[in-house]
Amino acid sequence: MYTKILQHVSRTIELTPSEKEEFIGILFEKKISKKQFLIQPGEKVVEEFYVVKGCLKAYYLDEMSNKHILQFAIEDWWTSDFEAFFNELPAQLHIECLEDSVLLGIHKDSLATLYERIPQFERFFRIKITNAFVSLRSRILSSLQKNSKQRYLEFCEAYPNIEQRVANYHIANYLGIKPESLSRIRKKLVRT
Amino acid sequence: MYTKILQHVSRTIELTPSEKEEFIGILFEKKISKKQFLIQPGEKVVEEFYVVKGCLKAYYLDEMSNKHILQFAIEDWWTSDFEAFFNELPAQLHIECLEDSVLLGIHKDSLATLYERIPQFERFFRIKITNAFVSLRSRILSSLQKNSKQRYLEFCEAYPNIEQRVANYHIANYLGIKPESLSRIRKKLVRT
DNA sequence: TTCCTTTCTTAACATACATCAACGGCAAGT
DNA sequence: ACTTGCCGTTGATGTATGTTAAGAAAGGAA
Repeated sequence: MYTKILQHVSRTIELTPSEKEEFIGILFEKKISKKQFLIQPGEKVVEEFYVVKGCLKAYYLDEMSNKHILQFAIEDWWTSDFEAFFNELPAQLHIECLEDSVLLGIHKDSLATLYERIPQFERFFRIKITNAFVSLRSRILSSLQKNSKQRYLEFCEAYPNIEQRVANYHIANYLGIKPESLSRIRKKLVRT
Repeated sequence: MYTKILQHVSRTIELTPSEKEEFIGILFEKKISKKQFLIQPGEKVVEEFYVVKGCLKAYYLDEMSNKHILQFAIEDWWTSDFEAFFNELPAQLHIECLEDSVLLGIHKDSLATLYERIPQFERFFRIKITNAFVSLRSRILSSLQKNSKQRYLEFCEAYPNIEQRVANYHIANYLGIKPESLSRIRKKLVRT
C-alpha cells in the first residue's frame, strides 16, 4: 500500500526509516468509485491526494458552464484544487473519478506538522510544485504556439496510457479543441 | 534600495530586524541596460532576480527560431530561468532587458544557506512558486479556451502598465497571435 | 531638420478550427 | 432481440487567425 508513495518521495529526498514511519502515519486511505467527486466547487479544501491506483480528471466550469479539463491524474500523480488548498479559498474545481480509484490523502494540518518535524518535506513539496510549474509552462507554450495536431501528438507521447483509458472527448477538451476536430486529426494521422 | 524587497517579503512572512539584515546581506545589486541579456541559453543559472526598477522579457526560441515570450518582469516581480535554476540544468531561456533596469540578485548557494538559517524563507519561496503556478494555470485556461480578444482584454487588465511600456508585437507574441491580428482586435475595440 | 530603420496598420487571400446536422456503432437495460 | 442513449465520425459551411505584401507612422541618428 505505501511502497509506491515511499519510492515516490525517495526520488526527491532521503528519509530515515523512522521518518518514513512518521510520514505514513499521517496519510489516510481513500477509495472512490467511478463518477464520484473527490472535490466540488465551494467546498473547503484541506486535503491533497496521491493516486495509488485509478484515474481522475480535474476540471473547471466557466460562466457558460463549459467544462475545461486542467489535469488528468493517474498512478503516481498528486491531485487537489491546489489554489484552494494553499490559499484557503473555496474550491473552484471539480475533481471527478473516471475509474474506481485508491488514493492516499494528507490533511493540511498534518502537513504543517510534518513541515515542522521533518523540514525536508517543505523541500519535497517545493520541488514538486516547481516541477508542476515547469510542465505547466511547457503546456502554455504548446497551447499558444502549436496547432492541434502537434498538441495531440505531444499528449500521446506524454500520456500513452491515459489515451486508452479516457474518452476521446475528454482528450479533445484537455487539448482545447472539439471532438470533431480531434476525430479529423486522428483520421489524417492514420492515413499517413 | 532595499525597502521594496523587504515590503515584498513581509507580505508573506514575518521577519525580525536581524533576519532582515541577514537577508539583505546576501542580496547583490545588478544594473543592466536596455537590449542586454540577463540570461542566455546554455549558461549555468545560479541566480534569481527581483526587479527593483525596469522591465525585462523572458523568452524561449524553438527549433525554428521562433520567439515565445513566457513572462514580462517589471517592478516587484522575480525573474530567472527557474527550471534551470532549480534543476541545475543549462538555461533554455533568454532574459532580455527592455528598459534600463535595477535588479537584486540572490545566489543559489546563499539561498541554500538562508534556508538553513531562516527556515521561513523555504516557506516564502514555496508560496511564491505556488502563486506563480496558480497564475500559470489560469493562463492555460485562457490560452486554451478563450479567443484572442478576450485574452487581450485580460492582459490589459492584468498589466495596465506593461501595455504602454512594451512594443505591440511583444504583446502579440505573449498572447500567441500575430501583430496583424492584434492590430485588428484593437481596431474593433476602439470602434465599439 | 532629414534620412533611415523599426513598428504599426490595412487589405487580399489561404487555412485551421468551430459549428451544425446527420448517421452509425456499441453497450446497457428492458 | 429490441430499444435507448452515448460517443465517434463525416460533410457542408462559417469565422477567426495566419500569410504575404505594401504603405503609413513613429522614433533614432546624423
